Amino acid sequence: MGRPRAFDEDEAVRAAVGLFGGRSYDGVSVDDLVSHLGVHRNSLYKTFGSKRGLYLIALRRHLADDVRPLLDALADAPDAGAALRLVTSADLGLLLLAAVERAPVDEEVASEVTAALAAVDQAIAHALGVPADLAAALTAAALGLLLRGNSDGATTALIQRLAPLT
Amino acid sequence: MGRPRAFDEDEAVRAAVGLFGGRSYDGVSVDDLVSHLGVHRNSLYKTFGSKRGLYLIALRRHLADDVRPLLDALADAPDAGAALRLVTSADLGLLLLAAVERAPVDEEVASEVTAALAAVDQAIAHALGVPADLAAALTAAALGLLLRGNSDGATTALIQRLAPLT
DNA sequence: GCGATTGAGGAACGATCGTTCTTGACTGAT
DNA sequence: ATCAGTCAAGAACGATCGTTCCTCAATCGC
Repeated sequence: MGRPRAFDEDEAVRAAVGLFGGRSYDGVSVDDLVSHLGVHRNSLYKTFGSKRGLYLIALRRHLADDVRPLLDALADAPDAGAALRLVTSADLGLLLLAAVERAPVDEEVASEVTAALAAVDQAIAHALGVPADLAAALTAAALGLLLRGNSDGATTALIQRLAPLT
Repeated sequence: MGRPRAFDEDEAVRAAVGLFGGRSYDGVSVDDLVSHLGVHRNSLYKTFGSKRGLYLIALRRHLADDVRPLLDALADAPDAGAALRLVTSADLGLLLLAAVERAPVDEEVASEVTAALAAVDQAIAHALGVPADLAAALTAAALGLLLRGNSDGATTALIQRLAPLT
């Protein structure tokens, strides 16, 4: 019963992922969210509780939609180069921003980010049969390449200089 | 002539580097700056022009105080491992935050960040005698390790897996 | 039809944002 | 001693922040 919603909750959350992935948390206002999500102020608070609540939901959605498929793809990575290419070609904007900007001041964000990066580490370690330390370093290197704009030349150069891992 | 200043401008800028290096630009309020810098509101605007002006000054100071010495040290790096250790042990908090959070929305910040990272690339390329692409990849990898907290094990593991570069 | 319930729409809240104004204290030169 | 000039101190500005309230529209079971 009641009036039906005029917005799609999934679409709204995905739009929030896009917004929060492009600017800092404090750089996205509730007005921005209202005008880009197609959700009215009242419905936004009724549905997501608060701006921070929506951010956490968007972050988890980003992990489910963008990181989880990456984990599955990494399971079949034949070597470190393939793993690096998979990570650097993924859309991890919100995760990167959350790790650098939000995790230090929001421990719930920090635990989500830590868990997600650990999952990437583990996927790489398992697929390549390398120690956890090296897997973590490969994840870190991929994140660094992502943050620098992921120039293909740099990624290729690094891969060629990595000693064979399997 | 005139009343002498009750604050040290250098100290104030360095305190601003610390603040902006720990939280996002929008996460640091002018009130925060006033209370942590020992500079009064009026003097802050008289001396630095605006919050953004102070941010840019702090960023440039960060580059002069923390990145420039790194460039000098990199000139003597004997191999890729040494270069990675130099970058990952530098204090690059503000540069990292500026690159991820501020550069996308402030082109003056973007050009400072791009120039600084290019300088690191060049220092590595020159010291190790490697192509620019690979130097950029090493810089990126170091930034990734920094953003993940720079666990020593991961850095060591990555260094051991890099093929000899010189 | 008729209440009950839920969302849309928009005004409005107090708090905080970056910035500016006003006033008075302190200084060097006349 | 006085004047011009600079800074400290803090109130105050309009704008925007995240959030809530109030009213109306739309859909349900009856």
